[in-house]
Amino acid sequence: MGNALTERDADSIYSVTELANLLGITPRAIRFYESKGLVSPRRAGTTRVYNYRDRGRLQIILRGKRLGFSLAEIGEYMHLYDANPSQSEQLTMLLEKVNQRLNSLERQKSDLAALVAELNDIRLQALNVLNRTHSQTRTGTN
Amino acid sequence: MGNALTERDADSIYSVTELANLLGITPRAIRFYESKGLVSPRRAGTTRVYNYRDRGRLQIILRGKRLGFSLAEIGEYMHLYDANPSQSEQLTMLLEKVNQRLNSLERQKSDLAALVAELNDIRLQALNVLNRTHSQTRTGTN
DNA sequence: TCAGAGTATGACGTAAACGTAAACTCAATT
DNA sequence: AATTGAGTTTACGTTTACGTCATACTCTGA
Repeated sequence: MGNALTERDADSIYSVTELANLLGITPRAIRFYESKGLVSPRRAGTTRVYNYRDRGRLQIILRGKRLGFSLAEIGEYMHLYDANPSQSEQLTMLLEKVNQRLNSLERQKSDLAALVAELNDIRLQALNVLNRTHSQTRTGTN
Repeated sequence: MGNALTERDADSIYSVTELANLLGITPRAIRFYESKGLVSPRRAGTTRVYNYRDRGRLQIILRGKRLGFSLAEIGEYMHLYDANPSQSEQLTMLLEKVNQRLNSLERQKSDLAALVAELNDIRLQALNVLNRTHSQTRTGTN
């Protein structure tokens, strides 16, 4: 019988706008990615028709973006993702980039921690000011 | 007697290029930040002279950048950082933005985990290909 | 048959964050 | 005095990642 849900998913096709809405981006963005060679959907005549694989590619692209990779870098990765993994050279380079991202992420974590601490300080000061304003009416040091 | 090291630090002054080199950025960037109102060093005539506070501000700016904040957003924060925290409204907005960044950072962590996993897969495949090539000479399946 | 919705392909516009070049000032050095 | 080095301002150039028309084709329902 097969899995109806999986089948439906694998068979599902999308127009640009459908897929764009699904992914929370604009059709223009998708076409732009295509112009960069990151996706190449089939065409019904001239109309772009996306399948679940295209959708997956797009999701990978968006994930890459969230990670701070440029479209060019994502392109390199997609190339690797597609082709047979016969050249370990480019793979090594890519793994290196990922390691760099990991490092910058580590840094971000501590950066963010410091920023959050400062913001809490500022918030406390702000709250103190507010308290003092009220205490003039309510009387009380604490 | 005071602390000589601290004193030296608090008394230290820098030119644009000195500070730029110290921070690993270009003088142009620093001037650009100034044009955005993020720093305003003293002037010896027309020449910019930075002190340790300016240095601190710059470091905060750079940290904000690493966190993915735009210069405009950093500007808002610096404004808060400077002035007395009398308006809790803007403070609330800022805290909200920080929370957003925290969320996106959480997402980045999982995104990155997924990417690393995928890359490891690809790497394994590549290594398998290499192994098979060798095994034709060395004989062996594992 | 005709309006309206959807899509396609350029081409130009935009915001952010600087880079780069031009032209000038000023102090120190040769 | 002339050069060198560092710094200044002004202004235009650049890259990335789309947004925004303008124009034209096609398909579908009333």
